[in-house]
Amino acid sequence: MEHISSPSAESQLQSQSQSHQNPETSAERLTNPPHQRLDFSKPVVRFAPSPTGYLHIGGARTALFNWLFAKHHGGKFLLRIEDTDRERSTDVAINAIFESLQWLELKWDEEPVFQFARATRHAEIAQNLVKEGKAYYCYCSPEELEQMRSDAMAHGLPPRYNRYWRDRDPSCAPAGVAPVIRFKAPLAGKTTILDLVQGEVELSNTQLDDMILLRADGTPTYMLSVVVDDYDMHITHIIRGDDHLTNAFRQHHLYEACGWETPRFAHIPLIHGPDGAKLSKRHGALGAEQYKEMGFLPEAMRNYLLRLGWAHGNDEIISTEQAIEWFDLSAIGRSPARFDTMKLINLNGHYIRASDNNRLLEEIRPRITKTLSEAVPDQLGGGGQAERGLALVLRGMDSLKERAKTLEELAKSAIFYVLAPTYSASDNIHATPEESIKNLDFCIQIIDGLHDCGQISQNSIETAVRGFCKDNGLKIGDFLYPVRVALTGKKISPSLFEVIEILGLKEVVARLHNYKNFLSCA
RNA sequence: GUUCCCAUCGUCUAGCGGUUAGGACAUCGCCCUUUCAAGGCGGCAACACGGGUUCGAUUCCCGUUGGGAACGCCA
Repeated sequence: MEHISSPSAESQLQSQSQSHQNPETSAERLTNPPHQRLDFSKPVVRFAPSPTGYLHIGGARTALFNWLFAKHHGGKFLLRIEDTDRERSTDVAINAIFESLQWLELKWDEEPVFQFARATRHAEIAQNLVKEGKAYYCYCSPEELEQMRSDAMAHGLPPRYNRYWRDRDPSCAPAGVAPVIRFKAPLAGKTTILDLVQGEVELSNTQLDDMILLRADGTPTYMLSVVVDDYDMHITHIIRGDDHLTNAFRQHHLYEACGWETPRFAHIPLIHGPDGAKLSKRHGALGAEQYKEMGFLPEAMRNYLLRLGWAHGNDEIISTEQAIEWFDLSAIGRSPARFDTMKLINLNGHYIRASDNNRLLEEIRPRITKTLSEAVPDQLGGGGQAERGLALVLRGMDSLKERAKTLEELAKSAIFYVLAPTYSASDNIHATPEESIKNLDFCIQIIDGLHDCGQISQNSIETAVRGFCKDNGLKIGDFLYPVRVALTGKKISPSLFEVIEILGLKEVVARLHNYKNFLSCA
């Protein structure tokens, strides 16, 4: 077939690609020499997002799978920014991708490749293909193409270019029209791809059209750029979203036309929203950095994403080390999975509980200092207050982290150690103000008693309170209810005995009085 | 419209011809308990449908239905 190059064409092309590596082209930045054969035992994979928006959850999983695959096999994980769409690519998006990957702790090897910087290299390949008769100039206007597509649809055919210029003499070209370069896709036969996830997938070549390689303005399209870059980067395994499956057939023919070995493909199923439809903003399809903001831990995110479409028996909690050891493409399912926030939250709670207290403190420090500065914006020496409070948070962390599902929750639940609570009338729902005030007075008495004895441990506080309640026939829960609100400003908190010990008797008594005053005025 | 892919509890999944169809999240109940969590115990809950193949199909094949994806001078 015409599109399959002869060995001589192959070596010719490769020597050309070598000779074109002058300092002007970014191909030079890829120091790898042209290669004859791919070494699949030493995988080189890449994550290749287009910087047109944040890194969404599906992209994050693709990156994770690539990373795990590389780590498992001791290969390389490269990053390539596919910024050939100059209209939509932004620096903001590029930074978002970097930051998200860094947050997820998916470190890439080598310098990231920026695809657009390699445009001249891509264009050269397209020109070579024309010279070799494997590609051709097409002068059709967008309007004509649109017409062709609707015509094809009307005849029950796939909407495609009708190859008008494929075998036409270039001398027929209309004047003043800048042509595109189109690839001569095979007209008959079928192509089979052995996908590492999807298995053997067969597609009739009649389904393929003559894709555009080079735009009228001379810039390369995605289809050309990926193939050339993957070749130049020595990519052995292309692990990407299922939506690229049909592209694999097109790209395979391009590889063959160039005389290059086709890498292995692994197309992983897409992630869907809770309703089964494509994940969209409507479902809260957020960027990875937004999950960071909400207070998810990267290891929780990795664990969750890993289990979406991949399983290792009944294992649910899987450390990254374990994931690297176990990960294999063959265990990836072929059906799309729905994104389940509840499971992510549950996993996050697990990883928070398992986290080191000092680490958690650092994670919530910015959230707490922000809240503090908002509450007391012009307070001098606020830094001191923050540090003292943070020290208390650390002491209470064991109990705090047991209750938090996210870092945001953790920070909110810890804030009372740093900042005296403000009260609202709705907090006092279970008792009349009089009853609450009575209890607060009792509590102050108990604390005073403890203070006199110098006994302020959690245990001694508990003993004293329990004794008091027993002697007075009070239910401890009822008794403590207003105390909890007084001390924490919340109806939910860690054990009050612990809170009292950590807060210190002086601060406790002050807060009890504050709340008493508040109730009296109400 | 054409092509490709998919189909086990509500969700993520285990299963790879013979299982009381397992686990996790969610949910419900009980225990623990100063609140809330965490933890423990238990409950509810699935092989989409129809044909084959087979002694035997959740498992293999075909079809139906239902989802999804692709079909750009986007990537």
